[in-house]
Amino acid sequence: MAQQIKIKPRLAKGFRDFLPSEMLKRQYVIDTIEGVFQLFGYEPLQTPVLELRDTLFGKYGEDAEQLIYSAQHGRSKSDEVAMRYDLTVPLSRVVAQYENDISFPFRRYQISPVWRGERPQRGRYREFFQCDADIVGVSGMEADAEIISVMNTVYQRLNLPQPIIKINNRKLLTGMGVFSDVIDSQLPDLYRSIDKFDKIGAEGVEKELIERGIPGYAVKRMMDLVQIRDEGNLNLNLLERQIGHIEVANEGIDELRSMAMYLDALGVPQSAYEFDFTMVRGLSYYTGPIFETIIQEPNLGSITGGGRYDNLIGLFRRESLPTVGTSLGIERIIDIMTELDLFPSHVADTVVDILVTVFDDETQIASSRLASQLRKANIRAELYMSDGKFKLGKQFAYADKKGIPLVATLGPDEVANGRVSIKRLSDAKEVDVLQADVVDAVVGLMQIEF
RNA sequence: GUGGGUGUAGCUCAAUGGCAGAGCACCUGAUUGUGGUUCAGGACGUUGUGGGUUCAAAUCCCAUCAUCCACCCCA
Repeated sequence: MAQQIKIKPRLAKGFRDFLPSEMLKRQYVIDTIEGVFQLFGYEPLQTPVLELRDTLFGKYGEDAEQLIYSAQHGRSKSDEVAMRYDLTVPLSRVVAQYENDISFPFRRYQISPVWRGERPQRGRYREFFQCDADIVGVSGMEADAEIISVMNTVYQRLNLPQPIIKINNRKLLTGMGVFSDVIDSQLPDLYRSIDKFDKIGAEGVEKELIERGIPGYAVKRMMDLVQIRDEGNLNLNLLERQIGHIEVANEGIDELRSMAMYLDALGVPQSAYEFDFTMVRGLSYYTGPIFETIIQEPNLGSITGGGRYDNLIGLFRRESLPTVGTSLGIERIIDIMTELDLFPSHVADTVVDILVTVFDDETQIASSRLASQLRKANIRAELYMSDGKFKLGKQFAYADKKGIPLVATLGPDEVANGRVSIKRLSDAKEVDVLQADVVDAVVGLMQIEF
């Protein structure tokens, strides 16, 4: 037979496979987040990978739009489709489409992959999971505060080191622009530069603003405002003194004050968040409070993004609905947890509790029966399979390599006496018990294991 | 999209113009009823790909692809 040409196994740029031991970590993080979402009363929603092109375009701003994957079928002449870029716009579509079937306020969560055609980097991929929780239909700050509380609870349960939730308000940014006499067309440039504050510092931002043609006095006013930093609400007071007379800014300040009050009631300590007037966020649909979370060390970029977007749903129906939500990026969370080794010990490399070995052809049936007996007791048992090669050493090495904690052996001696031998690999403790008692023995050995 | 680094065994990397190597992983045995440790042996390569310079190229040059980093932007 002619030599087949082999296809080199590889993936498209920015896409990844997850092998079993990695999937178990991912599932741990996802399960934790999902548990918190449900704890706060959010309910699951699933939407398709593909959306109509028109659903996605015109929502994210020009820069972001260029990153949307189109997904056309070769012969399809009808609907133009694209891959979802986030979970927020699909939610808005769903709300507008099924308003009669939904009770408001609508709290939904969705944990799904999204796609962005960016250049991959550390902590950045073209396919990644977002975990979104949103409240549709509430304009009060109790909703925004709850979203922050959800985020905070997730960080606590995952034991993330010193997460800082940064909070700002689009209304404040607008007010600052007005106050500093920056014309509307220059506002995006202004925000973009301010957002880099952490990276390039005050001087850097100032320099960039001047280069973008914003007048010197406006830059100076802006820089003074943005750099206001004080404990808790105090920086709001300072800001109010300066730009409180501007209506939109005043609204923004009131909102943040109200939020702080609810956060306190929800048990989110002031140390968990800070009002940072240099935090911006690129997506254009935000209208009120905006949030972001960073981990200082290691810093892989923000692990959460979110905010209030009261006008987005209005693009899909006559009247909009006030909405606020957050999006947790598990890829970065997992990268951080991996780097700092934050996974609890029960997040193992395998789902298998015990490997049932097979001694030879004669005892194969007995081993199968034992595996079945264990499974009935809800013990995750793998029956060793090797196409007729029964070397026990091999089977133990296999269990060891996979990280399976227990190994059951039943050779001719055990079968003859109705017994089975269970060995715990971590400390080589081995017990010999009647087959009737095997479940108790396994449970006993597993409990000491942790 | 712009700028830079790196591509050598399954993995991590040596070899600076002169025989392509090591560690780990893998396979066999010491140990035909028990893994991790040890010992002995074994298998593993078109040096990313294509071209050029040279008596001679993993090494120098050009192109191309992949990958990583920074910018842009972002979870």
